[in-house]
Amino acid sequence: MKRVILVDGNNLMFRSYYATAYSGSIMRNSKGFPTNALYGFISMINKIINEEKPEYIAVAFDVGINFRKQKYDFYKEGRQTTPDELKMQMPIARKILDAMGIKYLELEPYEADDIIGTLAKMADLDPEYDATIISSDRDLLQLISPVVDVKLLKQSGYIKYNPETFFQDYGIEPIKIIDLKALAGDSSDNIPGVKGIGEKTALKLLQEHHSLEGIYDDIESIKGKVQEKLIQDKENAFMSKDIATIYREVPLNITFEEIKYQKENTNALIDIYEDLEFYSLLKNFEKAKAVVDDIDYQEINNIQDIKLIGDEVSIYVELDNENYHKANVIGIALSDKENNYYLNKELLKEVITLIRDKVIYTYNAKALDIILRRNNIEQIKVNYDLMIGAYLTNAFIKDDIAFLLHQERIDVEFFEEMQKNNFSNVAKIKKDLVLKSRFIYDTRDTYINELKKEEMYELFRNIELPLTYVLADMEYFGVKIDSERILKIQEEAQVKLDILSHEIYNMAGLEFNIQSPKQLGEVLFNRLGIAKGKKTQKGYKTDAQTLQKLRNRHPIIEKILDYRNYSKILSTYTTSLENAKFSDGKIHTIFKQTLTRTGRLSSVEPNLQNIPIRGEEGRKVRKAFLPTYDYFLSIDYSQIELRILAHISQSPELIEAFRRDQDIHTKVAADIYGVEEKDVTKLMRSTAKAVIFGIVYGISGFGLGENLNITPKEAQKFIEKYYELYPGVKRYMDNIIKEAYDTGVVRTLFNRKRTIEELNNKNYMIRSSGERIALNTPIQGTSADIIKKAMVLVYEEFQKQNIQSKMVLQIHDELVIDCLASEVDKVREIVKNVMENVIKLSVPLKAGIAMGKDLYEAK
DNA sequence: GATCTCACG
DNA sequence: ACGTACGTGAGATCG
Repeated sequence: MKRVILVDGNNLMFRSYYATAYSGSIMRNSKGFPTNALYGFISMINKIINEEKPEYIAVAFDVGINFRKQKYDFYKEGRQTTPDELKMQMPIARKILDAMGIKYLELEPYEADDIIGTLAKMADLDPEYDATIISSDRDLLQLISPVVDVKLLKQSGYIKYNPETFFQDYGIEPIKIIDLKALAGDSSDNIPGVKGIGEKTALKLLQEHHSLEGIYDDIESIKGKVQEKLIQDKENAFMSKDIATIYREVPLNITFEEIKYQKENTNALIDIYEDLEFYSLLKNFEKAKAVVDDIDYQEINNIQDIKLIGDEVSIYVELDNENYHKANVIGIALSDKENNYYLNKELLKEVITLIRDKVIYTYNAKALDIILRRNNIEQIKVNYDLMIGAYLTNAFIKDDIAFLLHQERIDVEFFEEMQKNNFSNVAKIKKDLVLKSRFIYDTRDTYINELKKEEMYELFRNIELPLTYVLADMEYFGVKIDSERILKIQEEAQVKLDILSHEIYNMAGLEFNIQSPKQLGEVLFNRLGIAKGKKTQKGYKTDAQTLQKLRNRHPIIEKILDYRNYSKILSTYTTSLENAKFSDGKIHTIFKQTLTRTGRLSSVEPNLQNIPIRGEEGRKVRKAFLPTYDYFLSIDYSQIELRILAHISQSPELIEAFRRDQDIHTKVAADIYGVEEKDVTKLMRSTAKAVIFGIVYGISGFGLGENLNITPKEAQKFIEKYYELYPGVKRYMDNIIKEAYDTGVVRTLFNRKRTIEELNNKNYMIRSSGERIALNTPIQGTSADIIKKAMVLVYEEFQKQNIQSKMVLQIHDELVIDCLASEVDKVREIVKNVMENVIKLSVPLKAGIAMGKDLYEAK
């Protein structure tokens, strides 16, 4: 005897959903997708599999409009419409069943009940099969037969009904459930039945008269009120019977063989569970985890042995250091449509020659470009960089392609591990490299399609990919460092520090480590009894902002601030810079193109985007940065973020101010304080500036107050005044936040996308932070897009006009050019022109130029 | 390795 | 009542 399990999928999903939804907040994954029904659903299915060990199993779902509804408008009327949060989970349930190897069935215009009824009937007719139905819906009890039983789910556990147990409980035959409904109705399905007759009366009537027809045939024998009610609602009764009858002839055209329980697709299931973040369920898979850790490839010693198929080829070059300016090649992997090759590092030049005219895919084209330059190999242009594609689509990467492969359960070593093992696991490394080049090749279309779907293909193709080569050129050219100057600054700082530390020790009455916030806090606030400020996790806050406020409490504060200033210069901007110098006397930073969440670049080893400028002492460090040619030209955007805010908010007041080329801070100050622009004081202007900055960041009254050293209340007034004066800005803020909540993402003008998970967080703080991110990212990100595009255009224009001067630095809204004296005029014109005309906004873009013999002067 | 501090836009 | 401005990198301390 073969047994078939028939599951009411809809019923299971609804039950699971409402089991937890009543509590108000339902379970979601970090993307905010509701998961509560699915969790319960999966648990139930797993339980069924464990208990029933089915050979045949099918799960039935409702789909579309059902015929009962078509026939009887009132059917299931008044029932709460299915919540969106449950609807969203329905398709996933089907995917899960697919992955589990369980057949699901659905067919419009039938309901899950009808499908189950049809299959149960097949079991009734086929002597080889028995069936068990699983649901909490009592309607299905009508399907009970000698070979069909029902597991009726209860709040906990279930009751198993076969013809005998059913009769014991109800005193009628299972099929009479229909007649029962015809009489008693069913409020949940809005089946009317006979008004005034409940289940008790109905059962009694059926026990005597066997069926609805029997009752009406014998209506005369029924007494009193009941008879009256029956006669009154006769039509409803028969109609109800019709509705309650499960249709058992659904044209499924299916055999039991087709619902045979299959082997689960563990990887697919793991993917789904990971997406849903069902970590407890994932635990069960740890051992079963099927991983890809093998691949066919050919190890090449002679380049002639490579026969490439087709025009496309992917190349992956492994380096022994993340800093490709000093790294050595470990090995090379190559894949085409069909074949994979591993080549040792000696073959780099030959393989590049071999693929030069192909359509080349890689991961981290910038690193490859630098490696080729360093090895005197003619450069190539890649057509596709997975690193950039993954970054734009918000994939989790850390420069290490291994993160992407692991997501697809391909077991390669992370770079960190490889490095820790000193790249000694040669066999594994070779195979991993090949897996990586294969991966680059195989996922290319997926990423390209995703970029197109998200309307980021232009951004990818026309900005980010060409920018990679611009950045490579900047990095490779580098910035010259004047070591003598560095040494001088270092010595001066050291002298100051020696004096300051002695003064501080004297005032404190003991020697201590001034650089230790813990010890410093102890000295200042306990030993010297200076008014205590805010606490950090471990002690008192001793940062500059806090100390600034205590300046007049004790002369030691001034000394500490001085000490900090010089100590920062010494540790970060002298010794470290000198250490970062290469043998060519230059610094070669790495501009990280795939790191920030807004689209900005970042600069590391060393960071050349935070060289001091605000403080005079620190600023002197800039004297140590020299042009390789003759001058540094610095061209920076004026107020680019505010101009972008004016453009995207379409605030008429802001647009007007920029079109008139007004000093925006002075204008806002005049507006806020209600004075003439000529009467705006320095303090008024700087206050306005702080307010404007705050607005772009989504500030609170408290934050602004803290910043301006005024009360939160006063600060709040400034903010409100600002909103009043610039209602367009306020409107933008409200709209973008709403949009972010609705869609979960924000975009820049160039369509760069950022998903904001924070908006789904239960924690108010984190959610608020998400709102500020939503507010700021389109502004900061658009600014990043604009300067990136300008960089690409400047680079192209330099090439076109055969200009030797080099872009060397980008500091978010500023480009620094290392300029030949003979090219100064041309370069000024090109860069300014490109920067100001790179995109047409509602307000003009404005770029300012400075020039000097070193970075100190060029400002 | 987390924390604090500070450099930049 | 909560805790308080966006985006970065890096050095020093301390457990």
